[in-house]
Amino acid sequence: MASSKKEIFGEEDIQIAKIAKALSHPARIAILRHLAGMDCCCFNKISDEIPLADSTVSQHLAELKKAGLVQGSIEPPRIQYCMNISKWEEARSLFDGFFSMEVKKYKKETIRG
Amino acid sequence: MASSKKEIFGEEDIQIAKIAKALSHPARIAILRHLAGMDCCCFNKISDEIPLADSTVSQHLAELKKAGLVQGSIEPPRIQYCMNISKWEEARSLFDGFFSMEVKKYKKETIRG
DNA sequence: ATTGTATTTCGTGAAAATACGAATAATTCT
DNA sequence: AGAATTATTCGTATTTTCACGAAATACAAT
Repeated sequence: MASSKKEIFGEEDIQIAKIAKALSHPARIAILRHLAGMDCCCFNKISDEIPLADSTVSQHLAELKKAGLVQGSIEPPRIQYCMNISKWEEARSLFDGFFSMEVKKYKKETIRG
Repeated sequence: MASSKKEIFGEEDIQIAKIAKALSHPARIAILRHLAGMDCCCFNKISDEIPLADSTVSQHLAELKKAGLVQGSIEPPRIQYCMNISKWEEARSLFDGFFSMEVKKYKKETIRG
C-alpha cells in the first residue's frame, strides 16, 4: 500500500464537522427551530416541545451551547435561551460554501448501492 | 412540571439530522471534497488523502453510502466511488432551507456562554 | 422557614462511533 | 497455479452519545 497519508484535516473541514455534529440529532434541530421563532425562550418552553426528559433536553442544549449556536441569558426570573446569531450566520456561510462546491459529474453507469 | 411533550420529531428534521450526522466527521468532509473534484475515484486514491488506516476509511465511506451521499461503482478493475449527485442536491436543499429560516433577534444584552 | 418551581448536574446503563490490525475475499499479474 | 494488489469485514478496545431518574442548586412565593 502506497501509504502517503496527509497529516491532518483542514481547519475548515473540522469546523464544518463540528457544526454538523451539533446538528446531528433531531431534538437539536427542533430546539433550534423553536428558538429561531421565539426571540428568546426559557427552558420550560423548549422542554415542553421536545419529547424527551428535561435532563436530556438540558444535555442537548449544552451540546448546542458547546458548538456556540445557542446562548443562555441570565435574565431573571428565568434562564432564557436564544440563538447566537453571529455563530448561526457563520455556520450558514460554512455550509453554503461547502454545498456549493463544484461536483464533477461521473460518466459511469454501472453503479451499485 | 407541565409535561405536554410532543410525540415525535418532524420528518424533515430527522432527514437533516441524518445528513448532518454523515457530515459530522472531518474525514468524511474530506472524502466528499475529494470525490467532488474527481468525477470518480478508486478507494486507493481516497485512502491516500485521509490520515487514517484503510479499514477506517472504508468505514467512513460506508457511513457516507448509508446516508446515500456516495455510491460505489463496479467498474473493473477497481471499485470506484462517486458522489450521488441527486442526493447531494437534496441535502443542499435541506440545509439551504434550514439555514434560511427566519431567526428573530433577541433584545436582551446580558448573555452568558 | 418551608414549600414549590425551574434547571442543571450526577450516576448509571445501553448503544453507537471511532480506530486499529489481522483475516478474508476478489481480482490481476507473473 | 501462485503471488501480489485491492478493498472489505471481523474482532477488539476505547470513547462518546443518548437517555433516564434522582439528587442538587437556585430562586420565588407563601
